[in-house]
Amino acid sequence: MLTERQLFLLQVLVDDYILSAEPIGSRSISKREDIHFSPATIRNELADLEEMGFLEKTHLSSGRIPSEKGYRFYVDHLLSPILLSDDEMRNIRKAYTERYYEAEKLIETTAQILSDFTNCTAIVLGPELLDTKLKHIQMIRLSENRAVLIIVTDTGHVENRVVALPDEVNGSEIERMVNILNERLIGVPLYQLKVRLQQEIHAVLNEHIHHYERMMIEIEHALSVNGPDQIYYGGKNNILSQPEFRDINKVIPLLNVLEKKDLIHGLLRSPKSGIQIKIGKENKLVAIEDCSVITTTYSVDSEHVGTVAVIGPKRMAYPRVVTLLDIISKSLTNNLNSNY
Amino acid sequence: MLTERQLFLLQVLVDDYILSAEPIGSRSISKREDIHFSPATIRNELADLEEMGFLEKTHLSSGRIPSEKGYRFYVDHLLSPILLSDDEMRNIRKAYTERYYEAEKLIETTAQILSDFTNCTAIVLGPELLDTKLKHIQMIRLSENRAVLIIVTDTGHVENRVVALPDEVNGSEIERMVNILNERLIGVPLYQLKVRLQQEIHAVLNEHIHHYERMMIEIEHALSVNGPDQIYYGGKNNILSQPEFRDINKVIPLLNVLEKKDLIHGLLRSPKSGIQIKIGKENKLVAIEDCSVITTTYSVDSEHVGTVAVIGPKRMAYPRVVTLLDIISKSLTNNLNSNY
DNA sequence: ATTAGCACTCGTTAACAAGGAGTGCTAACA
DNA sequence: TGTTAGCACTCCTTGTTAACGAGTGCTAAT
Repeated sequence: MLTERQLFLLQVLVDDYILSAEPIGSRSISKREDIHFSPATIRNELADLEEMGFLEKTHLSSGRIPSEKGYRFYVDHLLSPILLSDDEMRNIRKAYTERYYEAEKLIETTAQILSDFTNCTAIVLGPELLDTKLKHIQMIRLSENRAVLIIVTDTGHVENRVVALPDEVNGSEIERMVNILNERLIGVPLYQLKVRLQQEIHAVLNEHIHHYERMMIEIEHALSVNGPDQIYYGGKNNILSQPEFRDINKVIPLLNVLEKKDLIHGLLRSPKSGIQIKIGKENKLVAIEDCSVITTTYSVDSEHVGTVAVIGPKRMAYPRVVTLLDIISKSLTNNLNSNY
Repeated sequence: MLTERQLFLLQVLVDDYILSAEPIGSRSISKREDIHFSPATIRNELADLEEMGFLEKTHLSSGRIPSEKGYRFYVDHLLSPILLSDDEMRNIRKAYTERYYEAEKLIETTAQILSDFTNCTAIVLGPELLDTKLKHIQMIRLSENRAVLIIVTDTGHVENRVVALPDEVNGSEIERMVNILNERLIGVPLYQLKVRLQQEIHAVLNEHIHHYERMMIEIEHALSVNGPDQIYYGGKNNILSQPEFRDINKVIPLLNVLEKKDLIHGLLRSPKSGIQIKIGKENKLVAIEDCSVITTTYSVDSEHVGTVAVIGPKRMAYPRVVTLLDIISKSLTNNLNSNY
């Protein structure tokens, strides 16, 4: 449907606009040395592209900017992956050379790198906990009536909660109870814990332990709150230096959304793997309808367990960000799999 | 040095300016019904106050705003604590009624409440870990060459790190080692752990366990990184709606500072207890030289363990914030002591 | 000591003109 | 038929000017 030349012009215009953040006029396009036709011709073409909905004007006699449909087309059909300079590749690798003792640190660093290199906000959703399996349960008494319940998963993740001990329960009973829990629950995926507890364990405990009910309430509570997964940010404020956010009133709702963990989850958590791009209003949230979000997944043991995302203005350096996101999510996957 | 009337006018002016955020002129002051002299008189007094350095003008013929010295005087000598309405007291109590299973949640909530009620940014530094004592060490094997080392403190706080197991070490040796660590280290304050490890434990391990050196490096690393204490934020973006931060270029450095944990620590951690107020440049950081910071401490077992802080514009509702900070830090202390 | 009166300063707002960037359209051109 | 030069037109931006209002400092009268 689009002619070669229209494709070319659309690409040039989007590329230019991404760099300059200003409406692009026919004259400035015509000055490029790879363009061999006049501003007037370009005007005609741009007018057609606008009619088709790929471009917009900010006012009657302004230059053009890409519409959301324009970005979408650009991203779907004109995105030429970019090669990073050797220098940059070295820098990325260097950032990963440190050996990380904890997965958390590694993920934090990943978010940091990604935001630094894209100049956008990077978000990494921590590994989905629910799929991991129980490795060990332990209860350590702190005082007469408090203990900390510790749950270790097979990935080495540790969850803990302080629980109240009812007066009626004595030490040996607690020990027995923990033993029972370990016998029965090791290897069970976390998301099944609560059900299994209710279905099997109650009966068993009933046989062996007196007064276990109040105790169980505490434990159930502790086990069920294996909270929403961790969210790691990098360059939270990078987006503030983009010219489209010079107005503080555009910034406030955006930053507020970033603070709302549930919204971020809803926004980023995706069933599909591979790179996905949402442009402007394609994101369901009003607060980020002027932003684009690019996500991909990373994995441990070839299961997709988490999401890596970049949030920036619609006028985002798509080719560069896509390339970086790809490289960095793969680095993260590699590092996670080789070290943990 | 200051006459009654000058004190009164300074107070009125600061109060008014805190509300309106606009330079205060003699006429608007004279309109108050508790003022029985003319604008001209007020002008004379204000000119004197300005000469003494308590007030400033934004331009030659503008009204006055308080200088930092003016705020300082106001805070030191004119601060009349405010009574909160029954309604507000009820709301604060209500926010605390939920029973929190974890200290973390309680602290998070505290930061939230404080920011909501002050419309500023609230920061709570988590309990100082170093003073707490070791309750239990445990190592749980995850695989052939990885284990998670878990440290429980007497406050119920759990620290954990994944450590690599050298090939030479076998299971029973690890068990023995952990036993030794527990025997020797329980009750030791965390900040002493590393020293004790090096001074006592090395010798003991040397007797009982072969090839313990590489293992120890891992453990030392794990024990020594009882990282900087947690920082909890509430209303991170509240400050953005203040008129003095309409300009995004003032906002960026401020938000960036908020993200830097070490700077925040340096800023807030204070040896003194009780409410402390730092105004503008009294804070050492350039990025917050237009802000005031009010801090106080909270405690567990009558030891001061953490800091509660409010960051807002210099034009902050000092009386209200001071009152709220006092109430809320005490509530936090009470809750922590009764529940944990 | 207080205050009314007045000249003066400075920020804000509106109106207006000039310049520039860009467009759409028309007519000429290859 | 596709391309382009030329031109009128639109709209943003910038600068100028004028008017107004809020506020001050000073002087002189009370």
